[in-house]
Amino acid sequence: MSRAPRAALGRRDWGSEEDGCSILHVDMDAFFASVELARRPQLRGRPVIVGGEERSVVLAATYEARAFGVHSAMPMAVARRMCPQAIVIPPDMPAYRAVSTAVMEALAEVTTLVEQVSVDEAFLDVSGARRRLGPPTGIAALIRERVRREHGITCSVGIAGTKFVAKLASGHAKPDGVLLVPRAATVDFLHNLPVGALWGVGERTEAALARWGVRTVAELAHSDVTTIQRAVGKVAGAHLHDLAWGRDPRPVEPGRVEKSIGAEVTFPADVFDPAVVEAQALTLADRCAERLRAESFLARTVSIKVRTSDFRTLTRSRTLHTPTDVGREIFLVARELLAGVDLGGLPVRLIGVRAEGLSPARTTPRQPTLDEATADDGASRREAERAMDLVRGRFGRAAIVAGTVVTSDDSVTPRSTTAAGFRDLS
DNA sequence: TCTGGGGTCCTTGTTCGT
DNA sequence: TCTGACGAACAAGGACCC
Repeated sequence: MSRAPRAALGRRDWGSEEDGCSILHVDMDAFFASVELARRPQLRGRPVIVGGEERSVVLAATYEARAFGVHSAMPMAVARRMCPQAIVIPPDMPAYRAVSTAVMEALAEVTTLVEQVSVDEAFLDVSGARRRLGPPTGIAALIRERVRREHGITCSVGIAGTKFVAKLASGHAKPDGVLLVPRAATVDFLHNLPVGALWGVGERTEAALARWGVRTVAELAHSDVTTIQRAVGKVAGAHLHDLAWGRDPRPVEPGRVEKSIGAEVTFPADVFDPAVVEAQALTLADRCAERLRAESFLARTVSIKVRTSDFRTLTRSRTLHTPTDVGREIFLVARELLAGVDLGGLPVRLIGVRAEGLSPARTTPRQPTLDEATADDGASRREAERAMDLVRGRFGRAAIVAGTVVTSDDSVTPRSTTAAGFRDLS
């Protein structure tokens, strides 16, 4: 699902010398859409878009839909106009996560050096697997064959000496291909590309570089590093200059640790009523806390994100005296932060809650909350929420919802502002 | 045209303790 | 007691990724 622009020149054969090329980047092709096609083979060959209703964007599109100009991150309204005959399928994240987990397990059988970058892509360092499985191109073929056989989807593989070149290579190999970029060809390969192809160069950075006359990787490489730093900042400038010469010492890092856990939602229609926004914040805080507990983390900082109807995004955060995994504590901080935001009289489009500064619950000292310290029967808030986790684990998320989001007809729409806790619907 | 939801990282400015 | 320098931590926002 990479959005990096590709130059046609990158597609050509760059040679077959595999020495020093032990980094593989495995990237599923149109992942969400491919999973849907594997489940519904009758849709093969037709334009299919995975995305939500109004006010959402395209999450994935088959190559048939892409032929009409549809691409990921495009507003659904625009995508529907460009390709009215497209079959639109709502996303099924649990199904995609399940396939992703299975694919990652298969990759782990190739080497323990697997770094999952997102739900549909991973880096592998296969230097230790060559004796057992053969050269990197052979390993790539094994992986692609297994993914196709076991999941009915295709993936593309980039092979290079560094992570970022391997990633660019997989993008050029799409769909359903392999591209090897030998070490000796790396600079030639890179210098054919526009700067936007580089990892970390988005729309803004591309525009900033263009103001200094830098439009291609070759121009970037041959520019003075201080010029690039002036355009995009000290750290990013030096980093991009290195990348332009193929210098990227970052190793494949298995087992990356999460740094924050969050949830956000865009309202179907902009909301004026602060009570409705607060009620949604309660649901989101609850979701964050549930995940914190599931992954045995405590969070030290709570941040909120508010997007107003003019698409302005405001964030506020606060660091707690003691880390928490309790939904109500997160909500109370989020509510205070919300109260301090000046919306300029505009309605709210999106509200998000995020838990940051994560640390392992087992090793993080934690003071008891007020209700824990004063509870006569030992029934703390945390224990209550843990009990709710168990019920949800057994009967599904809808079994228990925040009390403030339950209406008389049991639909889950925001209702009042209180943080009064939760109502058991089971 | 009309822009999701999940994240990470960097920059800049402020606050606070030494 | 006051003041300035400095670094760390925090807060806010921006840019980027998939």
